[in-house]
Amino acid sequence: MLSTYSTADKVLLALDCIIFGFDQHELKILLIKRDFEPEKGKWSLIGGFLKRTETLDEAANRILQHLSGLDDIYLEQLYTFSEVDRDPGERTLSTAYYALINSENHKQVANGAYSAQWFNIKEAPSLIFDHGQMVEKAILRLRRRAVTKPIGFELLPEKFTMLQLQKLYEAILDEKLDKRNFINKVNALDILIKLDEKDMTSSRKGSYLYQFDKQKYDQKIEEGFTFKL
Amino acid sequence: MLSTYSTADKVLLALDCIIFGFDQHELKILLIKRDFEPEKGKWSLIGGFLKRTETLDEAANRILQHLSGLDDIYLEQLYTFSEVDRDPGERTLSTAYYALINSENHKQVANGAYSAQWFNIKEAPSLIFDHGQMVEKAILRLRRRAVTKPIGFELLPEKFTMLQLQKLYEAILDEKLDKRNFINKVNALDILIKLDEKDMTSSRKGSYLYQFDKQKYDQKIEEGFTFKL
DNA sequence: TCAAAAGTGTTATCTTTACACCCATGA
DNA sequence: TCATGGGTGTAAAGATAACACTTTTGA
Repeated sequence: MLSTYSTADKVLLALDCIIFGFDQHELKILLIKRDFEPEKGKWSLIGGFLKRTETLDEAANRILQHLSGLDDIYLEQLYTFSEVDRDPGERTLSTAYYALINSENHKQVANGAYSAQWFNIKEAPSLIFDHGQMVEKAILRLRRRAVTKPIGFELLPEKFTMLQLQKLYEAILDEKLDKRNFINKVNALDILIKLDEKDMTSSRKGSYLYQFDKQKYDQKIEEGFTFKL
Repeated sequence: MLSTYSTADKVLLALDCIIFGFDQHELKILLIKRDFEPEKGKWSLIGGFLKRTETLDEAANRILQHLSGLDDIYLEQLYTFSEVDRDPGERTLSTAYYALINSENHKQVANGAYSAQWFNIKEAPSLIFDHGQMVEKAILRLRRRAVTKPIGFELLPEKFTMLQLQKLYEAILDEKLDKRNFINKVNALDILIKLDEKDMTSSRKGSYLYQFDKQKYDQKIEEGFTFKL
């Protein structure tokens, strides 16, 4: 029998976080200048190593918090990358996690103590190792999630206009959507509260503000409703 | 900076394979009696440990081959499980892989040198550690894949009847399908060759045999066709 | 001649897409 | 009064779902 604990190899297990951000206009990605060899000074995902005493989910959050200050972000596991020579430094596997956050609410990551920086997803520099591959896979997953879970709604300002919501989806899906069809679809979901308030900054007429109705959404989910945008 | 190779913990990384089988009637799962402590003698997924010199994909195939004799099976990575106490023996993470194969063509796994055994998916014994969770997740993934990729077609006999194909999908999706709608849908995909030959074993009238047209399928994929059953 | 499974189409409903004009307002 | 973005509905096309009778043939 080949499987016994004592004879098995132990390996380094890294984590890399693909953090997507949205700021009312475009999809961004959070990158960091790697500060150790090899590839020191090159752009990379936010990453670190798993500790023996934590789960991957915990490690992903710890690393993200440590390198960007971002706290309490919902990270989802993407895939574990394992090419033998993916990291020329040492034999390392890496489990990738991703999240989508409001990059306007988290500008500080790019200033403070952290050397993390937001890049437009289309203008991001090339990345070390297999990080480019990770990002590609994460984008595909993000798109699937976006139409399947209301991940979008939660990262707009608390009150938002339909156009803002649409722009968000357009940025994630990287395609233009039809205004009327989009609104009809969203309204059919019946999980938004239309406020009396208007946002007057964008036009003379002003546009109504909406709020995500989490209660209603959760209840619908309980009842077997499936979000499909 | 927290991330340097030398100070990072190394961990044991296991692999567990969820092997689904189909035998013209029902969906099965391949399990094995664990032959080392802890939980020796209990039913478990086919598993082993990653070696430093191989990728996860390679390890999954090696382990599967070694414990079941199954060779050249397409395994897809599912998820990496990392609860700290998931394996009471030692701190171990496990990356789960899954595959769907024709269990009739692979009866030997249950006989030969291997103690692997096929169980009806609904009658499988409870499993060690978090293997039950792995199986659940794999079933969900398998269902998504089945309607998105023609995974089914490839594991029927080379020539098969529509009813066989339908039974396969019914077993995977665990729901009854409408005969006419199913046939119409499959025919609309236009990736089967209808043979002149009939299968006379199932009825007086006999039913036409079909073949999966891989050439045609591959070409359609190139042209941007998306399989959707 | 009949039992058993195979084969076959149509209709109703729902979903998706395409598309264009009026509205309200502040400057 | 006009320029700007906001708001609104419908019709056509396509996809999905429901549904039942006739055919073949070996026993």
